[in-house]
Amino acid sequence: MDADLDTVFAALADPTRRTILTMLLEDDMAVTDVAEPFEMSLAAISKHLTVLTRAGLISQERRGRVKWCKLQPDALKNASVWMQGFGQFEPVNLDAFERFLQQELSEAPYSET
Amino acid sequence: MDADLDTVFAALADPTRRTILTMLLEDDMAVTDVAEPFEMSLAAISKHLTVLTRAGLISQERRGRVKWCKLQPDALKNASVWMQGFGQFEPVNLDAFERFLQQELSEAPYSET
DNA sequence: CGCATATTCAACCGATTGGTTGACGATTGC
DNA sequence: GCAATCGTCAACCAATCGGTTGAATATGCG
Repeated sequence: MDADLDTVFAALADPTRRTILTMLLEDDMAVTDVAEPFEMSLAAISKHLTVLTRAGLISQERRGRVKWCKLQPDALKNASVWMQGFGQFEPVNLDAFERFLQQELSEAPYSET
Repeated sequence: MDADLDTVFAALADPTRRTILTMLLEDDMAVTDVAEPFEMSLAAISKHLTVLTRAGLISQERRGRVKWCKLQPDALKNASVWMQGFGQFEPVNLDAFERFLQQELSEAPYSET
């Protein structure tokens, strides 16, 4: 039915891809630069970027031999709206965000998984 | 860690599971009743329900021989909050979001424990 | 007790996922 | 022109996913 939600949620279900999205919040990046901090091949990152592109979460524009990746946060809207259908929390809740930050940050950054 | 986000987003990436969640918005349901409208085996639905349970999106309580499924929408909070961070990265709370970014990025492999 | 109901388990299947490597096409710069 | 850089493609691999079927385990009921 809603293949859109399928692909968006599936794209978000991978930590590497979520990290890439947060990296792109800072600025647009070339594929090679996106790949740099990760301990995996460029080809693997390239695949992740196609997944994100197909989900509409980023766009890729080639300029010369460099392909620039740009965040497209609007793609999250449908998914966000879908989740808000469950109505147990306010649509835009910065307080919840702050609490989430506290919780995230209070966890040991380097604890073994 | 956000293995939480992994499992929640992965659970949401399936249309059958999303439909089940919306069904449970109406009311708690027994496993058999959840399965009834779907054109797949009860065992398949049972598996979907375990996925949802492991993601914390529902809880299952056995009463007699019937296992009741109950929506747990709070599990969506972290995921929703994570997504909303992308929707509004211009507002005042950029500081908090920056700290969130640091946390996320510090989980990239190059920080190897 | 004996049978129906409710649900899960176990084994299996094909498709997809996330990763690798090596070759390849395009583009840039000396 | 040629070599280096950027990125993808193709083939492969192991693991996971979403589904099936059939047997197994509780539990409730007459």
